[in-house]
Amino acid sequence: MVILKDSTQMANKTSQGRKRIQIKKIENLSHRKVAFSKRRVGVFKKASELCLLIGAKIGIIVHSVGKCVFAWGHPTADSVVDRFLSGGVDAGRTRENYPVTRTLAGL
Amino acid sequence: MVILKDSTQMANKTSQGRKRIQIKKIENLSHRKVAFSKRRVGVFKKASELCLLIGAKIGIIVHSVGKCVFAWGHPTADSVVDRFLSGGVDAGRTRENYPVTRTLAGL
DNA sequence: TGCTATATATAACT
DNA sequence: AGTTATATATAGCA
Repeated sequence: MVILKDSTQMANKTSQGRKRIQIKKIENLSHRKVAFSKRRVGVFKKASELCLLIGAKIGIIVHSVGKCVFAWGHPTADSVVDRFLSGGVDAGRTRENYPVTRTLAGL
Repeated sequence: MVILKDSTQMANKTSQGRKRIQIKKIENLSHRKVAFSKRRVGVFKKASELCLLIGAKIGIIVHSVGKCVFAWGHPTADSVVDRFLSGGVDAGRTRENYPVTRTLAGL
């Protein structure tokens, strides 16, 4: 297939859009924060799709370097990760189908 | 931006490549199996990247409908999911950096 | 946070 | 399992 891009518009652009990056720790803090937010959503979304397409159950624990713990799961974060959180931390419930992210205190 | 696709080549193709799909359970078993395999790898890869880029710790439990349980984690599946598997199932260790998928018996 | 150009993931075929 | 055409995810900016 041949793809032609309008050269007049391409020309005067310092290069917008996504660039390739190395998969190694992002040193710049603010960059890292942004990437974390975006990619966390991305992973959860992918997991969500996997659940719905296959009918599997998934639990994900993202243990950020700070102290926040994001948990996601289907049907609920608990049902899959329950025993994981048996320490006594309130796990909360995520909604069915498109579960929401929960921020858990402590841990 | 303007994108022009060569019509002569586009024409005689019954339509290869990826099609858009609905995010709902795939009824066809074999299709579902292959989608499961591919997407499971995809999710784990995304998670892996998130770990490396941000330096976070992640644990994922994929509870397929059958009886297989796939676990993935960084630094190790255990370190994050340890208590989750406290039931006595051998969790095994995943390798550093690019952890491998482990199939756990039971559960 | 929202936008845009691209890098990636992946559905349909082989 | 490997290929190809596209749908998606997202890096760099505003």
